[in-house]
Amino acid sequence: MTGRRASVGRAWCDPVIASNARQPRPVSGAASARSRKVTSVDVAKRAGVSQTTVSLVLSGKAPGRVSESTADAVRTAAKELGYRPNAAARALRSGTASAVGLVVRDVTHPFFGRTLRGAQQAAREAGHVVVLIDDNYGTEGRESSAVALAEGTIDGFLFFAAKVPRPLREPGSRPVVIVEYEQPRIPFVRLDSETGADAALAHLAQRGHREIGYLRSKAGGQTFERRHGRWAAHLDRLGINPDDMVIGEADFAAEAAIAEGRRLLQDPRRPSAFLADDDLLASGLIAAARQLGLRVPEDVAVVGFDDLDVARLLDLTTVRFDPEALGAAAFGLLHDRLQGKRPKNVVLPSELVIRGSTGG
Amino acid sequence: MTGRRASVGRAWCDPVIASNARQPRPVSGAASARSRKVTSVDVAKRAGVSQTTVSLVLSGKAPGRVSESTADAVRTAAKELGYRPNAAARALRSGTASAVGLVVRDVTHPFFGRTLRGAQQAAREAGHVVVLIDDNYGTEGRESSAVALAEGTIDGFLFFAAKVPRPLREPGSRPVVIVEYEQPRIPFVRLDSETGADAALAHLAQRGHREIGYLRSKAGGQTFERRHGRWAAHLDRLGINPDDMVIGEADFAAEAAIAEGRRLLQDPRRPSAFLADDDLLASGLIAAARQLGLRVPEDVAVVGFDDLDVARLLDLTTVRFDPEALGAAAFGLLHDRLQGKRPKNVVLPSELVIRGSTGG
DNA sequence: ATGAAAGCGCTAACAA
DNA sequence: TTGTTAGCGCTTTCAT
Repeated sequence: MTGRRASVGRAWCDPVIASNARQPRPVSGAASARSRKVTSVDVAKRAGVSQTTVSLVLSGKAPGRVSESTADAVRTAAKELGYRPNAAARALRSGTASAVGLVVRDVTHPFFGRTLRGAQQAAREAGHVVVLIDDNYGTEGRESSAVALAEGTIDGFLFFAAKVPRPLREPGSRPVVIVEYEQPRIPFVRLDSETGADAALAHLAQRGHREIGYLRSKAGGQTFERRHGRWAAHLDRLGINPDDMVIGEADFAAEAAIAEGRRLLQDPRRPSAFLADDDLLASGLIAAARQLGLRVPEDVAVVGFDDLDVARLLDLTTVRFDPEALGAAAFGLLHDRLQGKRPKNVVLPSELVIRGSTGG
Repeated sequence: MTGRRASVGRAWCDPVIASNARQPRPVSGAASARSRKVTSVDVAKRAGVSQTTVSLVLSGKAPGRVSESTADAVRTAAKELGYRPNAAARALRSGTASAVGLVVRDVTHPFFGRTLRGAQQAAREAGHVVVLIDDNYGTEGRESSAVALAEGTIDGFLFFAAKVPRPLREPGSRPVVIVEYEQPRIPFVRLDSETGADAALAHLAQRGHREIGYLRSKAGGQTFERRHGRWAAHLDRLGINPDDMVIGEADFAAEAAIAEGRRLLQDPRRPSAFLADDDLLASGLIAAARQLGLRVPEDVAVVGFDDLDVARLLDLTTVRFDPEALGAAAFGLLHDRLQGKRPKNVVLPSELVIRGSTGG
């Protein structure tokens, strides 16, 4: 750092500044004790233009309306002053906040994190930010933060497998896109769980498994209904009554999944294979099998969904999806709606990844 | 306060103009039975009170200033009209948005999700929301969304093991609290990794392990330096040069951890035990051991950190922390700062959880 | 190509 | 206890 002192007491209307090429460094750091808030008015004065011009330039609406030299002067002044536009004021005046809310049931689930990242990346490219709301499986009550934020700071919502609360469903409220869920009249993005489940089932059949047990997610949701539905249909086709199969249910915590897995595997009617609503659940099954001294896949084969990291760790056969793409697509739809375009629903494909838990 | 005068000659003293100036009402559509935006003015009219009263009541500042009956009337009117306060306007006027930003390096890591949940819960109790910013290991560049949001919509920041960008470090900018990191002059919350590492090392020693390898996190960070530091000190104490040990490095992806784990385990100098910077890495080591036909813990013992779900799944001995408490504490500090109190740094304890990967 | 003026919806001094 | 008034910092017609 140089010991040079910044000029603080400079008259703000000093005409020399506007036209001069060489301009003093920004008044940053220790030199200026008082750090007043820098507004667009300050920038305007510094650049010798009006507030309007500053606004035009800084929000990218300058081309064709403001001369290049003026625009440059504004940008320079803004940088020198360390100007940061006030988002609240902008939102209030323009009615748009360039922020979307992502409502999830459980921030803790790995699949969600990757979806968020996808959405976040897409949002950033469009100049938006993503506000995260974990509704903790609906625990937050009807008047959740999502609704509270609806006015003013959030332009729209992405609901990830979460129910859309009443207020947000009313006409005139903020646009909503649903991820992994379908509701009439609301645009959605989802995974093609059906085809994925079919592939998994076919794979199991080909490996000689006839009876197949199921470990369901306690959380519920359309996605899981679809997966489970294909499983039931598959068994039906083979003349097996799904209700006679060994089935269980657990939430996404390892402890719960393992406990339920043990119960399932100790059932005397235990089938030679299991399908689980997702990899976390399937992993619980595998961990349980190990605890019980059962060999995978010889004694029991397991297939999950999502291809989470844990699937690689446990050598688990699984139906892979692309969560980043899911998130990006979801933001894309919302962005379309925000721009007045009619969004087109999206269904993303799956891919069966065969690993050791079904014999490789 | 500064007496800065924007417009002169405004007819603020002429009551007539105020009431019948031309009305620039945007003539929208035909029938106005539309669902117009409901403002506090509407509520005021409906309740037969002034806007001030509405504001007072609805922001909980009524007690002692507004009569109960009036307050009730306001609440009723608000509910009937479906009024939702505009957050942007509130933020602009009051200078506070009741929102804090949580900046993380990687939304995808399970530990983070739980921390976020803890922060979120604490924030909600204080009437705040948490905005999530994934800076993707700094990929977002200097001018990240965090900084962009700093003005107006965010009251302060929680940085989770992420560097605090320059603009935010300057005096006068929004308050910041750091999680799992220390920087001069910035309040922080962190885990007592030292004690945890010592306990893990002692446990290993007691089980007869002398030489101990290490699998480090590629991400780096003070937390990991601390863990690694205790390991080095431990070996030093035994007269072993840490640099002679088998050590590796991987990022948090399972694939990378497994690959590096295989490399480590195939090293002819392979020690009887390994410590890993976190459970994800430790899990990679265990998965690698299985792939190579090595028995855990007979051929190789492993200890991780965090007690993630995967630790239960793989029966991994680990140093447990409480991420929810971490998040809650972090929000607590920030909240203190926001209220002008001087926050007290927090260090949270650890607990060694002994499982099968070290012989149970 | 640029500027003046008018608010967005709310809160907070200050009056009454 | 309640109302009046003046903006917060920005964008946006509408003039020029």
